[in-house]
Amino acid sequence: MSASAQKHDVFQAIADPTRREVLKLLAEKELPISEITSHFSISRTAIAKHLQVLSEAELVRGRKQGREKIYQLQLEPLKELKQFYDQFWTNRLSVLKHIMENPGESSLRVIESEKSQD
Amino acid sequence: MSASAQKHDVFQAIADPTRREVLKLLAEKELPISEITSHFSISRTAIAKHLQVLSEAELVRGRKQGREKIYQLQLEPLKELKQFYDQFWTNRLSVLKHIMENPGESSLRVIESEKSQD
DNA sequence: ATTATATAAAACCATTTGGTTTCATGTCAA
DNA sequence: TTGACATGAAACCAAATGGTTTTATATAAT
Repeated sequence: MSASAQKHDVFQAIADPTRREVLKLLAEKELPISEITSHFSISRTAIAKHLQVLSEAELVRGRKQGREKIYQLQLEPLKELKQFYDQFWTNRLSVLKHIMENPGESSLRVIESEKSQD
Repeated sequence: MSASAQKHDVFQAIADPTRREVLKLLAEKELPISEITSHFSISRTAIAKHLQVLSEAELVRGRKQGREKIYQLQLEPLKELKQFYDQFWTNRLSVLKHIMENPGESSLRVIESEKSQD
């Protein structure tokens, strides 16, 4: 169910630092474009475009209320990110190798918290 | 420690699907450029450039051996990805809200496996 | 009815990106 | 020492990206 090849996927969407910031903002609470803009030093139009990209990736959803458009964070697509991460940082050979080659690093903690997955 | 603002960070590096594929390949085992190239339909030069980007993001490391350059996956930077993910998908208000608004979804499992973090 | 607000849409622009092709260089094998 | 192989480097190109400014439209507020 779902998926489909939209023009912008999650990976591209979060590639831009401004976009990541916007997401952080929206994690606190939903906001209208103008208010989001006030947190940055670029034009409202630029922010609106970023929101479009995020929207295509379904990381945000915008509903129009009165004259303003309020954007809301959508967490769902972030799971794809986790999947990607897990593909590497789970009980894989690459991880074991990594540990062997990087003694005394904080890797183990990460693995501990990950291995209760599937 | 580490960090520093390199030209390419992890987020940008993994934004490209080809680059993600390359990482997957290298997760199996280290490979020379030519061999990596053989898995794609684009030129060797193009792949070499992708490897440069990945290298700048420190997601791979290349050592020269004889006439070939062998690339190896580096898992470390992927942690930044996890951090980003956790920022949203951890016991945050946004997550609770998400669950309320999306009943009967697989969200809970994700949270279960995440909450043993810090 | 008029004005101010909030966004939408379009045109434009410089830079970056993801490719290519071509030429140069180092290394292995015969 | 002469090819063949693996990569490096440079020049070039079209399309995408991240911005801008300008113009239009809908909704509030006075």
